[in-house]
Amino acid sequence: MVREEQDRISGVPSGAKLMGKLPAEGTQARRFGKTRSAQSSALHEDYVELIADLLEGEGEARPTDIARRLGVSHATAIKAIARLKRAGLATARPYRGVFLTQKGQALAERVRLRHRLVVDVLRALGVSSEAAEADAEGIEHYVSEHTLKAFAQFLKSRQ
Amino acid sequence: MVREEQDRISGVPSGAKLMGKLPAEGTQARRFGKTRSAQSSALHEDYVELIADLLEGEGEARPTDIARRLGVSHATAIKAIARLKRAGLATARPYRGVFLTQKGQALAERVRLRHRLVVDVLRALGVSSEAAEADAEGIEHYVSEHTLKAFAQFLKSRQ
DNA sequence: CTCATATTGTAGCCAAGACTACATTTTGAC
DNA sequence: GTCAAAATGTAGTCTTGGCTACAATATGAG
Repeated sequence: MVREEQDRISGVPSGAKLMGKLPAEGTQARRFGKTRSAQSSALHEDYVELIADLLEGEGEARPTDIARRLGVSHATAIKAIARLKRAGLATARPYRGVFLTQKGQALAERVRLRHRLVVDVLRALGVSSEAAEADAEGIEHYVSEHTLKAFAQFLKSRQ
Repeated sequence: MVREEQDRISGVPSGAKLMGKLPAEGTQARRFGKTRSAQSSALHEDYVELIADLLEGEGEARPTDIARRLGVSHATAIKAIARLKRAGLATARPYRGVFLTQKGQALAERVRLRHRLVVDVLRALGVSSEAAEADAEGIEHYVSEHTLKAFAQFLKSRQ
């Protein structure tokens, strides 16, 4: 399921390995493939974003808090944190909380920016704050750089 | 992973089973939970949409074509089709192609409408057609009814 | 009609992400 | 300083969604 570590927001083009095997055809397959690969990073992004939030707000990010905030069992959170560590995004020592590596911090920053942008655009389109926040959580992982730029432009254009 | 069959577009409120177990807290957990559950339907939606396309365009939807269009091995496609059948969205007899049930057709219709709406909004925001199509493929699965309405409204408002 | 080829189906493997159940630390009240 | 409770960690299980490899069935060229 994880054939590509990062995508889109992380700046890595990727999408090549998967498509290399199955030439598929034209554009559609490539498009779907990209969509799929984005899903693997989506979880990482959510966790990294939340950890950054917790570190900033509470000063520490504990597995239990992470689990509660994500609506997931603590065991699940801990496993996810292990994956984050494997991906070089976080560090964690037993009973000592989770921290972000530089790479993790950079990702968190990009994710946060993107999240804000998506929410702002949704709101500008007339979506309520609550729905905007909720939907952005899912949408943001699939917004390409190109679209992100268009969003920024759009927001700027309307004062 | 599949605790809820459908969501959002299908009109089923849901989101209750997951959240029932873990009271979690306030809104964020619920939000993330909803995002997660949407992912299970995303694949179903993609397949159903594609099958509808093939049936309409080619008159039949064969597993190999489906696999090629999705950039996936035929075995994977066949397994997915089995899940579709289990979910009551499709029917398929060996060597006889795939068809949609009424439920599947209804889903396909909703998905198609939503897809078009998302693409149109992206384009209206200045995203190129190609990027709009590509990003919509991922985004569309996370757009709530509410946001969908706002999108329609927005498009109508600008003539 | 036969047989090679293409399509379809099956089986078995893997990692991710989720869970429950149980074990181990830490921490805080006393 | 002890010890119960909370937090953490570990183990084992499940489904999804992916793959490869192999088996079975259709199809079409000859």
